[in-house]
Amino acid sequence: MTKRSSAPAATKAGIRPLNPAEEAAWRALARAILVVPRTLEAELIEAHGLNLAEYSVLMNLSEHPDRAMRMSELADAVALSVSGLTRVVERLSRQGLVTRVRCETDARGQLAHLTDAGFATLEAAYPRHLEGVRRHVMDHLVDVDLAKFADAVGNMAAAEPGPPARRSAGRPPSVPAKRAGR
Amino acid sequence: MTKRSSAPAATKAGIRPLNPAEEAAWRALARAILVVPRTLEAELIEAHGLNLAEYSVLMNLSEHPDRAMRMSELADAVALSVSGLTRVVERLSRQGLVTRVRCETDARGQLAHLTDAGFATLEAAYPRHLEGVRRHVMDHLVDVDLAKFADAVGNMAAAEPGPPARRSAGRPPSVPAKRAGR
DNA sequence: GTACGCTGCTTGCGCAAGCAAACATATCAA
DNA sequence: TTGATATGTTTGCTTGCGCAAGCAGCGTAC
Repeated sequence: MTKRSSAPAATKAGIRPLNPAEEAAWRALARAILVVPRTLEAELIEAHGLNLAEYSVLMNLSEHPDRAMRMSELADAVALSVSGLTRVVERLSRQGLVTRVRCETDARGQLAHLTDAGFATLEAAYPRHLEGVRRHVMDHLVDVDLAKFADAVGNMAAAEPGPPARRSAGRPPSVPAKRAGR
Repeated sequence: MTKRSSAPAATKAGIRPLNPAEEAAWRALARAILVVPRTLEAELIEAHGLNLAEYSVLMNLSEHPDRAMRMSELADAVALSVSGLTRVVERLSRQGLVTRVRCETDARGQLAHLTDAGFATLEAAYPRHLEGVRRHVMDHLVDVDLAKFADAVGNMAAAEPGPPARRSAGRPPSVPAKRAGR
């Protein structure tokens, strides 16, 4: 999503246009960025009624001690706005997959806690999702140096604030970043 | 978005879990898929009031003969549902960036046509967007074999139907796939 | 301890986008 | 022709999510 075949010349500001190899890479990535998550999400919804955000929440919770996380921490982990996460957790808790408990050490905070039912749902959804990830993503990376790929792609994601859930790195300088509760 | 650190064992269906390198690659990609488009879109909106879909429409039109495309063709190109595209084009046409003309050879069809104003807007938006693509994406791919990358990532996108704008390849067998227009 | 500001979460609202139904035109069969 | 069916686009409705405002609890200064 970058170039018009007319006007191939360099831009006023002197930013060098993409060369053909770069352009091919970018166009491929741009398309994958649209298609891959939709495909995986469609599979997830069809099989288990979970969208990617919901699956992601369950997965993140399952990986944390006590299967619980603070809302804001979780929002960050799944790259959702805090308000967005509130609603996701609300949906999940209506289905009994997650419960919310007040944080003992900071009554403002909420812990989202994965229930046994939630864990079971995740376990049920996992194989199919894994299969989708393999088929739609990993299987195409056979000729690629995975370490370099992960590094490169990881840096894209890490780079910028990129709304909404602003990176917790790059916080306003000198904020101690304490965290009371677990 | 794939694994729980508990339950590392193979799944019932026998799908092999991701090994650490694969997992790192997938997690990096999963995050980039969320973050990169948001970052680029935020820049685009801030600078020119265009979201990615709108920019994409303008760009695709600019690359086609007569700067015009059929609605459904365009929907496919920008990976939007047909109804979604209708509204994007409607927004753009309210801004005078695009006009709609009935297709001469098939009165059911509509041609979205990029206006001079639309082209000018695209030209204005291009440098900044290009710069964003370089900074957020290409600059991180320096150590990567671009050809392999493009190939791999391109196949991800090409692989599956993946709603909504179902791939025009893989159409129900034996439909002639004729196209009257333009 | 009370007042003030800050933080964490939720709520109200708006927007973008998908699905399905409606609509318009085309095409084909009889 | 006239109907029956297929195709291209739009419209109605719903959903997910972000922003900004609201609210409750915390921390600090006095």
